[in-house]
Amino acid sequence: MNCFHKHPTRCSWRQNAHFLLHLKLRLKYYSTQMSQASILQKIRDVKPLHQAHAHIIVSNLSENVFLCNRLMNAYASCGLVSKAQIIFSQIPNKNLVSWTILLSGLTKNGRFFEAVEVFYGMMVLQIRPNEITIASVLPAFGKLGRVLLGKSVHCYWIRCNFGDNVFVETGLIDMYSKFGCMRIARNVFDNMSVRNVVSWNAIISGYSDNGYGEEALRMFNLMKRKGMSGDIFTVMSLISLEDFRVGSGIHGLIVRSGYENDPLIRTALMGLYINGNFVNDAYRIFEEINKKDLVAWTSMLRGFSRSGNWRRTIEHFNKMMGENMIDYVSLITMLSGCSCSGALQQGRRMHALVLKTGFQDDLFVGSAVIDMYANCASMIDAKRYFGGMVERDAACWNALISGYGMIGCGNEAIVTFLKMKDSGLSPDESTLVSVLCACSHAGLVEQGLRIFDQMTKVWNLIPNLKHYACVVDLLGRSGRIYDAYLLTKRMHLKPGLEIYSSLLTACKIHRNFELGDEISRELIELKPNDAGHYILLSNMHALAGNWDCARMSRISLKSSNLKKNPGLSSMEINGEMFTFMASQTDHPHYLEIRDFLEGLILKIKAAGYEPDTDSVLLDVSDDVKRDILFHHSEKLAIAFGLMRTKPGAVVRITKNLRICDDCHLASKFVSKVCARVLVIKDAKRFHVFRDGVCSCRDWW
DNA sequence: TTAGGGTTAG
Repeated sequence: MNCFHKHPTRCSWRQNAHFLLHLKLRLKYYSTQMSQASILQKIRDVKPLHQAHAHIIVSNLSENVFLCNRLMNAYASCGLVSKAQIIFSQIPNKNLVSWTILLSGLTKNGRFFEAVEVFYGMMVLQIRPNEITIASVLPAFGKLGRVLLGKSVHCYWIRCNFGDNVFVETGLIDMYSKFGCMRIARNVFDNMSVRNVVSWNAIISGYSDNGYGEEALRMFNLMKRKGMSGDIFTVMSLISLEDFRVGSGIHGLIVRSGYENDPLIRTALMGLYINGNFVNDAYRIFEEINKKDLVAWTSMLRGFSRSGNWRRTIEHFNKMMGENMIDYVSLITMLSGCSCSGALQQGRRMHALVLKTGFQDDLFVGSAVIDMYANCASMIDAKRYFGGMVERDAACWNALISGYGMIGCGNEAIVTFLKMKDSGLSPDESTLVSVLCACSHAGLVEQGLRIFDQMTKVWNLIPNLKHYACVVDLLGRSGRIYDAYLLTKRMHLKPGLEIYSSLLTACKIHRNFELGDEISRELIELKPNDAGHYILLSNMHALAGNWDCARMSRISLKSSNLKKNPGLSSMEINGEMFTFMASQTDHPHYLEIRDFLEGLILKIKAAGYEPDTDSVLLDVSDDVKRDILFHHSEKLAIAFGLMRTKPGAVVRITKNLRICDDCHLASKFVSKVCARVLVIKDAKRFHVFRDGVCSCRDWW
């Protein structure tokens, strides 16, 4: 039996035009407030609405609160919430309904900050909200993470003893789910006397969004047993469930639900394939969507960009421009793509497009531009854009701080952090991550510890696992492995992957093989499907000279059928992206790169470079080790960059993994011998090689 | 009252 029902269709323009005709006729014969108001309620299109508004002004009814409320509602429903705000400001005798309509208009149009401001305005004027006001404002608290405000409104609602209200209760479930408080959300759900499909959807998507897949499925099955039909929202919340995909198969559910051809469902499925790195499957679905909207186009853009296919990313973006499918989200997606691949030239074009399209004052776009420049090691541009912004939020500051961190300017990062506090803006969880990372990259241990202490004690910020991972990294890198280890035992959270990874890296740097071995085993137990841990364990044994153990780790990796992420270096030349993989002899430019590289190695050897064969953690002869070293992806990229760019030009390379000791050493010599600046971004930070010295001062 | 694309870290 099909347990899904279709969602209602929206009013068409034709229907609206029909209402307009009736509006005129009715106004002519019954010029009562009631008839105009009831018509306003049905208008869902801009054109007839403007005409109705004009008619109300002409009829001298613009001070009528009842009509104005309806007009505001109609404007807000068409997405013209600014119009509703103007009308609201002009109503002489606003009532609770006026406030509530404004609030719900703002939340429905995603303007949550303003909604909360309006709510505060009501509090100041001592206007007591009713159930509808509360239900309207709850989504804003949820979306903005205003936990205290949300909880106090919940208390107010209980105190007022309004009684059961499915709208408020469902809003509370949604809000607490967004806060990540699933226990409270479930408590509200369990105490409801009446539940509708929205309430069930709220609790299912709450569990699903918070990573409790099994519980989400359990609730879905319970919902079916209770005889409740699901709808498109139910399917949406189940689509992203890993358990569900693995178990019953998502396609079966979609076909049974009858939403197979729904563009929204298809876009959600695209996202699923993109996240699983199946870009071609996502593209197949994308092509099948008849009316592709902005979201579908942008989702596909993310897919191409994420898969590293730069040529298709650019082609797709150009098509979007041709189809007039560009908005601030697509710009952010493209900026983020440039940021990940270090594509500075394309990034500059995006910056120009931001100015051309008029999104330069948008905070989200702004932080994405700053992040792009920061990830292309162009802090001058990042700072200039930041300086020119009319308004800045925490994300903009954080992008700047982490930019300084990545390039190794720890002091600049701390100064920016202090300026952020002086500006009156509260640092958030990400600020602490950014500033701690910056301290870690620059080796500023004491400063980092002081900031962590201050943020947690003075600012009352509850440290999460990421923060602890940063502190463990900070201590571990500086050699205080035992302190880092003690912290993991003392903290109030159970150590996760990030913590153990940081500890393990520290063990590798400082050759603490005993603890390293213990941590590796913890890591493998925690996430057995990650090839990286086996590699680290093997490398650790190799460093200690335990070749048998190293081999055993590699064998267990092989037998588990896990594949290591291959090391890739990429670089942008004249807007085109070139990618190199270690020992890739089938690269179209392999022969010329090899010849150039041989000459380059001879030159740097003459200047004193000695290959660091310890970087090859395999039990092979030194000759083979040298051969492997000379074919690392970074070296291939450096050679290609020197060949293809003008003398004196900066060579910029992005690597997906961390740079190895030997490539780091060789880059220093290359920068001196060839009189070139090399900017290499690895998985964590930048290395700027200039005149034989690296900006990281060999600390990474 | 609930849904598909996006920024800061990793």
